[in-house]
Amino acid sequence: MATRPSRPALRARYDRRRQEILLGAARVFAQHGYDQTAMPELAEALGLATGSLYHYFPGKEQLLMGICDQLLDPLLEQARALLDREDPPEQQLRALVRLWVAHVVECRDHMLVFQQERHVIERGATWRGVRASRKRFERLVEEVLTRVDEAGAATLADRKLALWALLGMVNHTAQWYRARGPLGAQQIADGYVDLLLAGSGVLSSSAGSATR
Amino acid sequence: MATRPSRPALRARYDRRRQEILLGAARVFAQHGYDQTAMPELAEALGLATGSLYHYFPGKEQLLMGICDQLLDPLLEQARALLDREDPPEQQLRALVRLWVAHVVECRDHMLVFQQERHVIERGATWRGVRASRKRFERLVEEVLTRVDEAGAATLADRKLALWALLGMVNHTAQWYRARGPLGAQQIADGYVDLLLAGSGVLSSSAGSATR
DNA sequence: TCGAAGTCCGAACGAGCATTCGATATCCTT
DNA sequence: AAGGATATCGAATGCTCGTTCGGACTTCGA
Repeated sequence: MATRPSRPALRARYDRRRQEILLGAARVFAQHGYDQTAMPELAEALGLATGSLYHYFPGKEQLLMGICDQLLDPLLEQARALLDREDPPEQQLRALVRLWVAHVVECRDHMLVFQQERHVIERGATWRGVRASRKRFERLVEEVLTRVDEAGAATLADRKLALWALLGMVNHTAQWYRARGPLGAQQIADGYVDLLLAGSGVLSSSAGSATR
Repeated sequence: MATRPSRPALRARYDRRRQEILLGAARVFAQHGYDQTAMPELAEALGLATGSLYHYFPGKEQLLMGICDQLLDPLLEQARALLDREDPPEQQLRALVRLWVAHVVECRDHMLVFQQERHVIERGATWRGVRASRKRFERLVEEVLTRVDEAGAATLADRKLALWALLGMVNHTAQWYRARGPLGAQQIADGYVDLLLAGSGVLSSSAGSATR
């Protein structure tokens, strides 16, 4: 009945199993779609009985929510840590996009599910938390762009447009990235940043973008 | 039972009604999600009885397929016409992105549905046609980028990455564009093109991008 | 104006699904 | 080693939803 063990010694195992289930669920949902995946089907893919799923999650929707959290929480945390440091804005931007792309590539399935279920996430009070996280992250990106702009190193033609362009590029990466492909996460990230910065008439191919 | 009238005089009305239904369905699917929308619910939103839907479409899936066609066919056609002309590559790129963004903005609902149902579209023989159209359009974009590159006007750091970046930016536009927003479709398109071209060290703000 | 073709209706059907639950097996603690 | 907590099971339940169908109404063509 989805109860976290009261005995502390067992919590670790329970939590770990929960995370594993989310990982597997993300994979299956990304492939077959959230609604098209039946709970028994998911359970089988995870090597569990149907009922066991409900030991870890009260329902299907919480599974989806867990996937969103697993995607957004670490991203937000890393981004915050980065913004707190007082590095030059341009360097911050590059670092942010690098970790972001790396995360998207790492959590490709989560990302695909997150995008596919936009219509669920964008409605209803239950999803306020997820929406807030997404919003917070986007604001962090915007903040970095603002810093870059104000540092005068680069002037973005339109800051909002630059933000949305960046969001589009990075998020879309989940759709085409292949682990065995010729491009690594860092190369991709640097490519995006170069577009954005060079696009505003600064460095044509920043020293910082030299990769591997 | 979804039979096209044999009497020619009635075909026009039938076809028109079909298109209208697709339009409405796209709106509802974009908002509530394809799977989450029940056929009676959809029918009601369209001011029809449940059974009437099946007069125009043999099933729910064909509704989705119709939406994809309504999105891709005109886009593909316009793009082809553009590529056939012998304009300078750079101008072609700008024109292509302009009509593309305009279409995305025009068919925002279709686009959202198309993106959300990726997992359906990418599987199964039934969807081969839609996949082929998508692929064909992407190849047209790639072709234009190649021309730009080879004309020597601009050298894209990595042509594939540029292509995917562009696809990401433009497709993502459907997520944030608002008709009452400050940015028009053409401004957005030009912004994207400027990023791409300026990003490769050519024109910082092309004359062609002057909008309105 | 008559008959046929087309359009629309909405209750009823049956398959598929999320979730429940009582039982069983396994694990910690003492 | 015993007992309670935890973990897993999978068949049964009740509901939702896509689709069907027989009939009523409307429009077209001659």
